[in-house]
Amino acid sequence: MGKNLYITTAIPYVNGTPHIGNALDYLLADIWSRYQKQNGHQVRFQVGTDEHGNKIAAKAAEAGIDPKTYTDQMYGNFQTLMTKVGAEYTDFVRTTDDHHVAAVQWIWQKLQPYIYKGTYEGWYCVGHEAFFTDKEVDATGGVCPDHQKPYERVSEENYYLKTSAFSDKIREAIEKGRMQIVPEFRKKEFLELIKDGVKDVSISRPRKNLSWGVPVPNDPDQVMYVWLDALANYITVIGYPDREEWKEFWPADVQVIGKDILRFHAGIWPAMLLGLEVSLPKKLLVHGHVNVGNVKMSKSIGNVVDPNDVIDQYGLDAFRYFFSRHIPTLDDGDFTWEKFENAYNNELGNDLGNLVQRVASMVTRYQAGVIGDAPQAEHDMKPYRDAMNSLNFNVALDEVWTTVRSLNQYLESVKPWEIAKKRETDTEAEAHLSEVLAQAVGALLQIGDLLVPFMPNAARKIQATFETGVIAADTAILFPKVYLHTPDPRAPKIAESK
RNA sequence: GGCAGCGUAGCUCAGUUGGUUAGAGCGCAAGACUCAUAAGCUUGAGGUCACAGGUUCAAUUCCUGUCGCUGCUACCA
Repeated sequence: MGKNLYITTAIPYVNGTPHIGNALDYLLADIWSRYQKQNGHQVRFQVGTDEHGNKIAAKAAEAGIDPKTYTDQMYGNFQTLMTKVGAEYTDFVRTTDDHHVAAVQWIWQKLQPYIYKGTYEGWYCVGHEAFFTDKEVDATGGVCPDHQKPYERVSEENYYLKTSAFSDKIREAIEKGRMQIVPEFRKKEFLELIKDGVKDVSISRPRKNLSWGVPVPNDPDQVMYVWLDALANYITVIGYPDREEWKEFWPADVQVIGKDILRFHAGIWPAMLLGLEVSLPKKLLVHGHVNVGNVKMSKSIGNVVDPNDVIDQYGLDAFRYFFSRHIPTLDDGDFTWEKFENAYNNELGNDLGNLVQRVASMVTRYQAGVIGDAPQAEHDMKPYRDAMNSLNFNVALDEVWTTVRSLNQYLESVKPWEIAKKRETDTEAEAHLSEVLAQAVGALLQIGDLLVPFMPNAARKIQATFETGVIAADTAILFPKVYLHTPDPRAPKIAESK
């Protein structure tokens, strides 16, 4: 009954340290993956690293080692982050994997009808051994700041992929929703961008300028350029072209990417697939960027937030919670430590954690931990499901919090603690109390279910506490308060002198 | 410059096909309560829905213009 589903994430360039954007990729994909698994589907979940290119080669040379040895040392940083954000990925691809390299070469040959040799012309810096864009050249007044030499106009031969041949098909696929781009405004932006057609892209470099990459078949002088190599990973990792199993999971249901790489995934990637006569992915989920205090994160400003720090200080669930609820899934979001801590203490600690605690406490106190019977609590979960299915994870969590709030309100309205007092005089109070508390437990179990995709640990904890019918002895509280970035209201007030 | 979008309570934002007193969360103030993580609940203050016109019996909601802001993209060869 369950379907085979496939979700992918962008593979980061391994040169550098993982950042919050990578974490967001993994998190969003993982939420979707867990949600689908919860609903009985089989999910393949791809992650990986992009390991070719000049920058890698240069770094390796600097360190006096060969590029592969260098990437062997580097890719683990990303794997660590994936694991740390709780991503239950099933497939890890490195673009230096033998199978990937062979598959990409196979792809190259299959794309032959759409590959032609052309001339690339651009601004070249001899010192960098690399080309620079017009924009960069302008910004520096035509002189390379690192080498104090003017850029030269140089042309070189390389291969091009005739992506333009697929312009109409791509446009149509996007317009008709065969390849959906979410959110809608990204789709419009992209359609506007290609209204005059998709431009052919250069897909190789002369070996003398790019040593570290996949060799072009039958042309020892040329090496493949990044995008063809990197984009192909989405299918090579599940076995394309030689292992038939890839057909059981492709086309991908969702491909998670950041807004900065939409053009490659909505332009070049579909062209490659069309050229290979392989189906297009069903959906591209384009997320935004995370700002800090409404300022772009950048190393030069020094406001970079390391996801590892957040997880270390507040735990995995808190990280996942904040970045899925308070960073809009489909748009830019804003992070500050203060916002984070407020959300943690108020929403996770007070609203949810305390709610679990108060219900567990009452059952323990009034009924020796035994949970009674009650009709299955069934809130209307359609808004939640609609939000999940449309990839608005933040909206889905809003819905969960509405039910958290209403359970708190329910408790205030029936006042179990007052019913408990009446038990000595009122013979029906015992049964009434039992039913009320059972109802509350039922609601909590449902909340636990809804949280499974978002906060695996908390969800498990809630289930473990209540599902056996007897409150578990384990009394560790959920989301204890943390005051690292905001004042602790519990602290004794310091006399305010003037 | 082009395209898209936004400007609603102190802050972050919802407002479905135009229709009685414009909503939520946070923050703030007050209150009642005590099962609970100094938690939870209730109530309240606070908005000429950017501005100016227009269409309409009726506009936050449609149209035009102005101002301000954001995103994508280009050009200045």
